[in-house]
Amino acid sequence: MARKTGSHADITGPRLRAAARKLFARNGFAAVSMRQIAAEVGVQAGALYLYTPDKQALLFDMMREHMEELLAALAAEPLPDAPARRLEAFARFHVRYHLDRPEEVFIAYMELRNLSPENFETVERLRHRYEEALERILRDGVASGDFRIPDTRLATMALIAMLTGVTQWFRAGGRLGRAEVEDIYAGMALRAVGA
Amino acid sequence: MARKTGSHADITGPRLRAAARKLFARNGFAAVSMRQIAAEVGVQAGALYLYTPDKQALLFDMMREHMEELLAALAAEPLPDAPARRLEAFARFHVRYHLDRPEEVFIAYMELRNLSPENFETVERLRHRYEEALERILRDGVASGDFRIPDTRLATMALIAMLTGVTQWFRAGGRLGRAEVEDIYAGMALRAVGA
DNA sequence: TCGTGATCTGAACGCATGTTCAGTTCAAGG
DNA sequence: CCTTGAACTGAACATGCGTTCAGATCACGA
Repeated sequence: MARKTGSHADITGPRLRAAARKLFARNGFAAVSMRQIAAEVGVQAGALYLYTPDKQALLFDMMREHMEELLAALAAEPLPDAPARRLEAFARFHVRYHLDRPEEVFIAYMELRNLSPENFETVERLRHRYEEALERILRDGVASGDFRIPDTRLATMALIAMLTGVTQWFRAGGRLGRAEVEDIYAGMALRAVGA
Repeated sequence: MARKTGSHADITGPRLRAAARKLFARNGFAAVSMRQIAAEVGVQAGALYLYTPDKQALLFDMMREHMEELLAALAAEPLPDAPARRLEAFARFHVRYHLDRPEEVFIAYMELRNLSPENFETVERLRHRYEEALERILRDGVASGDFRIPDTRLATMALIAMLTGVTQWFRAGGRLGRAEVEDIYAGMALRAVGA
């Protein structure tokens, strides 16, 4: 009772990832079973192991890919030279990117402790590279006299926390549109660093 | 083989709560078993049920108490009248209180989805009351012309996310002291709303 | 001195978990 | 038309889960 119609390998693989992402984001990694994921895909649990070595890899691959795509997208983003304009572009990028991928973002921030130590290390390094990109902007702005902040590392963490928080409350179709939200966050970020 | 020396009920109860708090914060509610908690307390799993009806109540009581104590502490905090000074006091209070209780804060923000629907409702109502306290300050500041922000609700969420983020990176004995951190966050919060 | 009851153990309950695997199905290549 | 092998099922494995409970222990009041 397998292989009903046509070949499914190139369909089931992505469907597994999509189902895992949806369920992990909604219920948490530890609270989701392989059988639940399989049911969402429309397959028995055993079949999942043709597409992932284990549950941990499912989580790790998801988080690593998310961080790598985030870094790639940032690298591809055109950033102006002037520190204030560069920070504004970063803030807008961050809000936009995170609003586009609420599930990945939620998982990336909530499931860090469910990674094995080595996998945690890898993801943490990627996250640090992203934070470094923002801190470089802040350091440049301080050096040029555009920003007034006592500590660039603290300001980096504060800004990222503030901007990422948008995913906690924003709902499409709500009172505020995405463009407005992007505007307001960018403005608050600029003022927060004294631009 | 029980009841070795003296009466333990008033000792085991608090120890259970402390162990649960520590383990939930470190590993996540869903990933911690009652047997692990019992081992941390130094007791068999069955004995825990003399002190809590079930695992869910352990989490719920912890979160409810945390939110109630947070609200009580805020109510007890002397807040100046002038909006800018009031916001500064709020920011300082928030940072200080959250740095004092890293485990409770972590749980309160990470384990919401592991609450039963009714319990979630209760905790969410308490959280909303806290957010309301901040938004009232912002509304007052906008009305008086002290703050310049397009949307007080968004600014509330942005500020809380920024301030709460301190628990993610701050480590006692690190480069920055608690007082400095409090200063800098308060300053950033004030500037973010255009004070 | 004895009985009581608070406190805890240790075993059990049914069920769910991640993972493995022998066997089944069937589209496609020769 | 037959063989092959990718794709999947369904059952099983050992282990762990939250929770219950009869019974053991022992400090303390009578």
